[in-house]
Amino acid sequence: MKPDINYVNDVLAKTALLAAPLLLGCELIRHTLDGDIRLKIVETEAYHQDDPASHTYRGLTKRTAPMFKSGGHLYVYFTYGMHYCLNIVTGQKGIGEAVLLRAAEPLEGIELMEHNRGTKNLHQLASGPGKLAQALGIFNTELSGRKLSKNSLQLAAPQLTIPSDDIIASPRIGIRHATEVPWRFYLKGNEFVSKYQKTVR
DNA sequence: TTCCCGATTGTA
DNA sequence: ACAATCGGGAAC
Repeated sequence: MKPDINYVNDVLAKTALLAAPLLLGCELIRHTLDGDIRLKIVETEAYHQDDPASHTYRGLTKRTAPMFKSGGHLYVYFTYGMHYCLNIVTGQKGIGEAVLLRAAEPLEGIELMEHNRGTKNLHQLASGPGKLAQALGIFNTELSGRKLSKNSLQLAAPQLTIPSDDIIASPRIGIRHATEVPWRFYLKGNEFVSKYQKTVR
């Protein structure tokens, strides 16, 4: 059964905490000159402005301004001196929250993603936030602050409804604060979910 | 203007 | 277990 056509808009209007599990199963589509890239989101994390682990915890800055935009905008940040991470902003304008896309299952444009990633290992193409952005060909913060669109990145509703039993909530990865709250969501048993990282110093 | 460190990844 | 690598942002 095909989900409602307004699924995506409805999800993006919600708070990050509510939207994060609902983005699982949604498809990311990027049109490039060499063809389309399409992936299914399998792992997400929610960040909001009263959250010590969030970039917006200490208020609006030039970098995090996109997170304060309305749902449907993009937030891309650069981290560890070498990786880009892609977020989808949710909720209303003025509230700094977003959903980090942590992992996705390659569906289309595999060769393009292999080229972007420099590996042919299917399970390594987008099984982590840095990898996911790289697979999509995101090598700078150009998309940060832009809206989802055909020219940037598109988001489509799940092909099939995701049973709520298939969604697992767990602590977020790689953060130092608020390590206990289960705001990471992933599809149970999915092979393209990121490998759990070791403890943070 | 300095300095610490991160919503990570790949390699040893 | 650890290096790579650099910009954001708090502190000085």
